[in-house]
Amino acid sequence: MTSSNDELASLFEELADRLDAQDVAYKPTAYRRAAENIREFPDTVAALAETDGVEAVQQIDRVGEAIAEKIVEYVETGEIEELDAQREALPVDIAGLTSVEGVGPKSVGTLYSALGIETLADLETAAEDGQIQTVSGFGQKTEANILENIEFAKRAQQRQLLGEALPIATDLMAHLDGIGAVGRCETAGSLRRWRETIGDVDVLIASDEPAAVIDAVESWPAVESIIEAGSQKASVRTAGVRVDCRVVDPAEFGAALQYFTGSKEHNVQLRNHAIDRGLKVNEYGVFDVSAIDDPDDGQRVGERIAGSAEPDVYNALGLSYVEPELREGRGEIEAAAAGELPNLLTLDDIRGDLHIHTTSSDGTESIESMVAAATERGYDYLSITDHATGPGMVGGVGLTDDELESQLATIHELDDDAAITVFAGVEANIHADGEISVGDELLEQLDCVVGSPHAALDGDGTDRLLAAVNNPLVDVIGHPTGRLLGQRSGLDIDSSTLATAAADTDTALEVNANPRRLDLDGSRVQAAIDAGATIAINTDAHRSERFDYVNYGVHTARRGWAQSDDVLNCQPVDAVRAFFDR
DNA sequence: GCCGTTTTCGGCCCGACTGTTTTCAGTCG
Repeated sequence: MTSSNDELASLFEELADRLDAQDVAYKPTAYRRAAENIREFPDTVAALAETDGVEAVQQIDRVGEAIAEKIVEYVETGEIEELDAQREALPVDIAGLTSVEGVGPKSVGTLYSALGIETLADLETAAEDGQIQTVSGFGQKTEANILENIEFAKRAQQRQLLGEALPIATDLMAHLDGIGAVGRCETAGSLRRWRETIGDVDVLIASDEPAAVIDAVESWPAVESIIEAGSQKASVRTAGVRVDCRVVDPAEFGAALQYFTGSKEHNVQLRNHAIDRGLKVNEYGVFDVSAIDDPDDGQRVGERIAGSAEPDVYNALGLSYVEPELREGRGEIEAAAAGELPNLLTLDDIRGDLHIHTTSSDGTESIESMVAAATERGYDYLSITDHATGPGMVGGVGLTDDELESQLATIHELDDDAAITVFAGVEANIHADGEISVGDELLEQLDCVVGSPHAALDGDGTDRLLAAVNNPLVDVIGHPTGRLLGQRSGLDIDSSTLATAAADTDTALEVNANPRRLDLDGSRVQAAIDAGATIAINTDAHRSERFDYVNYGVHTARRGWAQSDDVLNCQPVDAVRAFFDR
């Protein structure tokens, strides 16, 4: 059993923290950057290491020889010698301790040396006993903060789902909207980039009266506690999430929005791009520092050439505007410099939904009701894809082949009367061996066959999904990895291999728009498109209001550089029908 | 440890806030 990218990435993050604790310079950053790229890599890194060795792993951005060798070492032996040595040198639960707000690797190192603190429990006891404030560099305030923040850390807060964080941000912005001092107000950070999970909510506010805005943030009814509140930023907690608010000068709003949207890697690359051109980018603007002796002498040094509008920041650097979803340091700066950024699809490009459920299986509305709602949305077509019975279908949910055949007749009748095209389909189970849970004779009669994995969702699923892709009766692979965010990681799949086969067989790979899934994710979409595969963006709606989830799917596909041409359900109905028939 | 229209060695983004300091280190984003 190969280890997941997430597991590998965590090992290198741990190593980074441990080196950081010992004041080692630069290596921690190198390990963290590599870890990030390992986590986002669309194929299984451990499998790559196992079959193709050190050199193949080095194709991952920011992974050089040393890290590649450690990956191979871990895959072969289950251990990384360097990490084991570091664990021995500093025998502490570094992930647990640094999960406390305000406690970083350096503090962990200091507290271990001074007090022998190894675990969260040790930290709590020491704080309660007043031991922390006796350590040089720590005081009463720090000790009190640790005690308070430890409670929050113990709740093992994970990253929040995008679908949960977005409503929180919307609520805050509605609250601020009624405040006179508040000008423009936008989300920033990973929320604006539509990452599937969010570390914290970032909100940016333009105002000439920052103090009034900070007050307004503090008076937001949802606030549970205030982490910090200065003259230009305030951080609060609500519903287990940290919300960071920053107030900026309206003339600098665009630069600040660019800066706080990130990602970190994107901004590093953007800054380097600027430095190469005698320019300086920071949260206050783009400055021409070519005639300045010391570009680092102050925040607003040189002649400001952009600042109030975000697109100007990019244009001033000779780049076309980079959409937030693309800002992950995956080649977008080079593409923007060359004028080769994709023309990303938008919500308006979506013409139908190819994967939804009704009361015939586990949905809550009738076929007629779902069709009416799709018509109301302005869609041109809708695929009815109720579950077929099979493993993974809890409580006997799902239609037998006989029931599907009778539903098929109903759908055809409805299609004749409906204003939009109604495709007859099914969501069939892809068994662990790749077999499909519905008979071939029936599949042949259906317009749209979605095959999805529903059980045995661990280990490598590449061969299983390849079997389904190569089945000529399967049109769409639904939620390919089967992941549930924050609950299960799902199947490991080699996205490029799968996508190449999908392109060859005219099988679409789904971006399941349910915010608990978002499966495929952005980097896998990008790998799929690079391999020439077609994407489908489906909501998997079990009631009509869930059609709204399509927005999450669209933005996830945009993170994968998708254009409308890449997406099956951005095409007119005849093209979709032709795709099903191929 | 990584990386290269400045380079295979010498750099590595930048700033706010806090708490502990008395000029700065650590943390965070």
